[in-house]
Amino acid sequence: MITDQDSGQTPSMKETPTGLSERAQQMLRALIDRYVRDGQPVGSRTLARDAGLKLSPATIRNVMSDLEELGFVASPHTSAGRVPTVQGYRFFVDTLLTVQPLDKRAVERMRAELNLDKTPKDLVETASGMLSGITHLAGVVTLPKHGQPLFKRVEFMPLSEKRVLAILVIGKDEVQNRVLKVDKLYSAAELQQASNYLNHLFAGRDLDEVRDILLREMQETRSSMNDMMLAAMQMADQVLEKNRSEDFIVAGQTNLMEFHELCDIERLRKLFDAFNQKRDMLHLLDQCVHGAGIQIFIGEESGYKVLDECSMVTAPYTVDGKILGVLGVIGPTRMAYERVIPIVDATARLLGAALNSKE
Amino acid sequence: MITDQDSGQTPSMKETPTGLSERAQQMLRALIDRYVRDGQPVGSRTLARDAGLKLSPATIRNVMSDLEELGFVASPHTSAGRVPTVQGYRFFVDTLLTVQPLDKRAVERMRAELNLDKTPKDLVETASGMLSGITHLAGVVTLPKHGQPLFKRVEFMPLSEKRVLAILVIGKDEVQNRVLKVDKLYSAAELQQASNYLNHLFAGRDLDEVRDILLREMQETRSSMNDMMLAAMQMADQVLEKNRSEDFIVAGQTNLMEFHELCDIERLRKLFDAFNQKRDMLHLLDQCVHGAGIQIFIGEESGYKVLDECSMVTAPYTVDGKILGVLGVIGPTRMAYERVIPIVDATARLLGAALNSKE
DNA sequence: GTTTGGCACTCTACCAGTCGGAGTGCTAAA
DNA sequence: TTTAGCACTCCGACTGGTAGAGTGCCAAAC
Repeated sequence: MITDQDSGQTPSMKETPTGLSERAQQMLRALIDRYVRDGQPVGSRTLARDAGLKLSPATIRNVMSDLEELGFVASPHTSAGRVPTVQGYRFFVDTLLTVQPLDKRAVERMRAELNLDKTPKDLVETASGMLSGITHLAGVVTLPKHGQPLFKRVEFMPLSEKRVLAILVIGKDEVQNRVLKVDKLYSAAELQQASNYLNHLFAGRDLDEVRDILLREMQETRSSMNDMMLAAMQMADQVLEKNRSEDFIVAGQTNLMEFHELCDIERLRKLFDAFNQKRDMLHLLDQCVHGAGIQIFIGEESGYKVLDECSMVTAPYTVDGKILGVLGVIGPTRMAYERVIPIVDATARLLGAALNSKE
Repeated sequence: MITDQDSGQTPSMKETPTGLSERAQQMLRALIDRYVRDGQPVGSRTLARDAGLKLSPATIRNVMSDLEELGFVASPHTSAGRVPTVQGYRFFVDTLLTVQPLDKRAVERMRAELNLDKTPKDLVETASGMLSGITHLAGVVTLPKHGQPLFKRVEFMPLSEKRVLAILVIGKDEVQNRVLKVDKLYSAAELQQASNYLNHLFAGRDLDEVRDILLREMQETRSSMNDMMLAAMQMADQVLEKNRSEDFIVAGQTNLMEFHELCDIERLRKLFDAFNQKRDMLHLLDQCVHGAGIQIFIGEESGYKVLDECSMVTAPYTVDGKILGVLGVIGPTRMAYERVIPIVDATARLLGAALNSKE
């Protein structure tokens, strides 16, 4: 994809399939590079120095004019340099980008950190922290979502006089427990009987189903097992609830305060509030699950005003080929995409692997 | 404590025990009132209108000069009005303040919200949200701290081929569980035997002790129960860890962005980072536990530079007379103390009550 | 036909100067 | 003891001027 020095041929106007001369492309690339580095509009003189090609500022100006015509760059005012537009970034990301491979040792360090013995939630938090730490942007990771949960078994364990511990095992290895206060004193045998009954009835069934059956049963018969059944149902409810309302973890929000383009307090507050309320964010992250592979929203593309000056780079993470969640970073549109993308990609892979080894 | 209109007596220089004439006190109160409302330095003319007493601006100026001498107010520059100093607020809070009783219905609404069926963690989050919502400041609530945890019992439950669910019950009703992958296939009887052994050995002991014994035992004997014992120990570790590293919940951080005295991005970032790192904050909150009752740190009093322009109002919350944690709000020094204090107080009481009913 | 140097133009950021408003401190009179 | 008056100070807003950066266009050069 890199075109170097047009070795000898007539240089210009060599239209590529994209309808943009290679030279123009290289300039756009150089401009974005530069702008990402220091956030100032880039002038023709600077670009003449920066871009590999040996051209005078005047020539650069002509090309820039074309790029502006096409909507890839814009100037904030008459005598400022040019700044990439959303379309400019988009074109850059889609066709100009050459992602930098990650440093092997860095990847190893990440893997190591994720391989310490941790619960899924800890893993997600670590991943989020890593993303924000490495990119100096905000990292987000959704909690892993399980498929339709299956009832596996339930056990009741006497604790003290009128307290019973209920344990509900769902799917492969998710466990819920809760302490019940009961009115009468149950013997171990009674409790055993209760759990046997429920296990027999429900083993392997879908949790939704279990819930419905329990509900019906309880209304019809007023068996002495009501306490237990009620507890089982409440726990099922809780699991379902937890499974439905996914959640995500943010890290490094404050990194975003470093970027002067976001430094307006108003905007910043709205952004932070969006992180806290989670609803819109979740919706957005949800979209990223479906569009398999790395997804990039630039500026207004996300459709949420709070993210107007922001971009988001995400990748789904998987275990056994099943997508369990999404992770990514959020930062100003002016971010080093070619650096961020491989990081997000790698983190997704590593998180998937780490979760897998825990299964 | 309110002194009104000096009914007829010679008005001035009536020294109160505090060494400040009542008139001066009233002025300080009026000044703080006003300054809290709109954040601008208060001039003599404004104060003449505001404070109940019928005095000309010139007189006010004289008194203000005294107050400045005493260090209760200061002027940012020659021709600005006066602003309360930390000492000014301190005096105000300690001796001038008349807290406003809370609206009964509001309290009822709060109680209702806390009385929905919730886990302790949910309660803490709700409380934090309520604090920030009502005061428009940041709310903080530490998670309830339990005493030294006692081993109660452990059970192992076969899940599938080489997976065992370990359940550890601590204290009255805290439960930890974890899925172990084991190398060999254990029969239900074997598992039973293992748990019997551990229960027999440890029931009622202090978790620290349990941990130590297990560690020693495992090094000496290489029994076939190693898997189980290892798991038990890890779980004990986890509980201890969780108990040690207390935690707190923040809500409404973004409220702080509204105050222009904090609007400097640098300062704000440091503040938010402090919330996220938690360490310093926890330390500070810890101090508040000991000083029973409502605690107020104004400005630099906290000893942490990040909180220089901030005040913190806290109250411990208790169940059965035992202090389980602290809650409070953090805001600019310029906050409506007389409004905030009763809110913090009430919330602490309500949270304690709510937690109690869950026991 | 492309590239380049030159030139006029425009916009910003920065500086200095000015002016009105707000508030103070002091003094002398009530 | 309180008050009115006055001189003084400081800030913030506005103004005009200037230097720097960058553009667009045109005509000459390659």
